[in-house]
Amino acid sequence: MKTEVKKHDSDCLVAYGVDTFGDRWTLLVLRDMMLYGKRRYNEFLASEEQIATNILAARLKHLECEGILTKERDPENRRSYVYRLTDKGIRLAPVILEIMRWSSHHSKITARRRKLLDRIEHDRDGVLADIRAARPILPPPPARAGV
Amino acid sequence: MKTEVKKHDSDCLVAYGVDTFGDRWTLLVLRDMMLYGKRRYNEFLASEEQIATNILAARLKHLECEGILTKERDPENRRSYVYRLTDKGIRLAPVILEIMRWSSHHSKITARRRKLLDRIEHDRDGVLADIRAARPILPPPPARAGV
DNA sequence: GATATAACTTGCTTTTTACAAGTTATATCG
DNA sequence: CGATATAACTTGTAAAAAGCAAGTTATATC
Repeated sequence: MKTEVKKHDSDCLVAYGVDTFGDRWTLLVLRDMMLYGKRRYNEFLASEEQIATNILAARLKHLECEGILTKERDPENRRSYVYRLTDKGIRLAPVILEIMRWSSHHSKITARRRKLLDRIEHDRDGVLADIRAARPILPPPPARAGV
Repeated sequence: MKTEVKKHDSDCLVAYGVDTFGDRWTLLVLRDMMLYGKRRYNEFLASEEQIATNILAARLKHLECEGILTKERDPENRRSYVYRLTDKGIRLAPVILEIMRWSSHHSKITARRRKLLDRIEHDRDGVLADIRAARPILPPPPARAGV
């Protein structure tokens, strides 16, 4: 990657958002943080969609450059880093919730997701508060074998 | 492109949405339809982001395969086709609106967009009704020179 | 001191995107 | 009616990005 921060030359709001976070892997990293409370590189790697290590590193760096997350050393394990959503990142939660709401009308839903969807409909503010407080709103799915 | 419809093998709702419409050009086509009421191939081509002809054709076919839009001959000009959002496509409007709301906090806004944003805050249902009725909610930006 | 873990980076192959030119069907003009 | 124009693509090729496997660095544990 040459530039970590896009130029945002269009003056369209949708284009700005799409240039900042609108690709598959970026959105899946944001999902991991908001839904599952993931915070570490190897947690993101363990997601079932199988992101490549170099792509993950590039996306994390991009999101950091855009001010959507921060990266700091884990004080308890200095080999590790902790990624956290900034306010700018937390404010993306409604986008993720609306993607989930849309998909819920058009794809199969497991029981554990049904419960979350009901909560999004009836306690949206509570869900948003959980995301803001970095509380997972879904138990993480089982990690892939061999990771 | 080999397959027009993705396999959607993950059971995650975010992944389903992202696989269906989560890339730059697809989201910009949806924006063109929802905000500006664009309906024709050459209208999409004229957008300031400069999509390539083959990519536009591929994205339109993909969206049609996913049931997000329909394609039919224009009865008044049989050289042309009219693309229209299906219900499944119209239901994506909240995702686009939330992207705009997010961007509005983090990028420069022109006066014409300020008005729309205010309307999204205070008359969201009216905005959604306009999109459903295929009424543009913003005057289209000036077309690029030479197109 | 040797092995393990966490977070990457590098090199290379494959896939996707971008750009330019060409094609087909319908419409308009003289 | 033939010539030119328009709308919507398709095709070929070069450039960029993604995907994969292996290697590197810093810290931790045995």
